[in-house]
Amino acid sequence: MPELPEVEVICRGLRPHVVGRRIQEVVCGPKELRLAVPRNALQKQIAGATIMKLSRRAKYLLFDMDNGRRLLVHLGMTGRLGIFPAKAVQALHDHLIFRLDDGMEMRYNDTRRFGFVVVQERTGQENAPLAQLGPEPFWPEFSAEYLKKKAAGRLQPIKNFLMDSRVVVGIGNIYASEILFAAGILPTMPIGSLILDQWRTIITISRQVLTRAIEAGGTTISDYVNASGTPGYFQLELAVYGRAGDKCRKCRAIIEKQTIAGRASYFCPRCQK
DNA sequence: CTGTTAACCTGAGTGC
DNA sequence: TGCACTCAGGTTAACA
Repeated sequence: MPELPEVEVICRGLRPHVVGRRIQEVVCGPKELRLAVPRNALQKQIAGATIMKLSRRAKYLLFDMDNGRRLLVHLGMTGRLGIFPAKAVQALHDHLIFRLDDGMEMRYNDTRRFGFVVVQERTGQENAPLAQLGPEPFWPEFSAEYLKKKAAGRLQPIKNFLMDSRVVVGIGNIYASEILFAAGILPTMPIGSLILDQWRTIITISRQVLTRAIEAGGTTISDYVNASGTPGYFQLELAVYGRAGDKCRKCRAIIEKQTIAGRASYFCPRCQK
């Protein structure tokens, strides 16, 4: 489901509801997520602790507790986190319930169960799975020189490269297509052949597209909603994703769809070279 | 090392 | 209605 903009919107939406709240109890459903649910740690280390800070790194939500622990939540494809009154009827695929000390509950719902949660010690050093992540798109480390060096001599399509979290985090299948359209570069372009100026364009455009998507509340294709259950509206601004056969909004050529590394990719054959 | 495929899982949509 | 099939916002082990 969510890429960087959607996770960021959820993070901002949740923050006022959870920061300063004590988690009184964690209720785990019977099913496992992509990684086994750490029931023991949730009961012993998260229940009873107070959420001091909520932040985002890549597509992870980070709940920093007052007891030195950190709860890490990844939403996978269909994961949702929302705030509900304790008496609200539970939904199908609610897998985790965090009972807060103000009568509200934060519920983790995930139809396909590709998401997962991790409880870890909050140390100065990042532990797995955060340790291997590349820079955020908005960090200065995400530079043209960095990308050029990483890409040197390689034939990988630029779209896969942008979606590789070791290179840069947060860009998934929708925004990879959108960024490359806005940058005027074909998704199949081999990364080794890009020049510094093109990397500069990709960086600038990435930041623009992601920022605009956050402002629009994220992209809702089928079931993404923010923490309050409100959909995003960036899908109205999508230039190519899901628009195969439709006319390019810039040049009226027909948008094409091509599978690259097993993922649907969309582009305008006239605007992108 | 490089790059692609398949797998994890459920539900929605399509065509017959 | 029912059935078979395809596809979906992520990640990663296994493979060539």
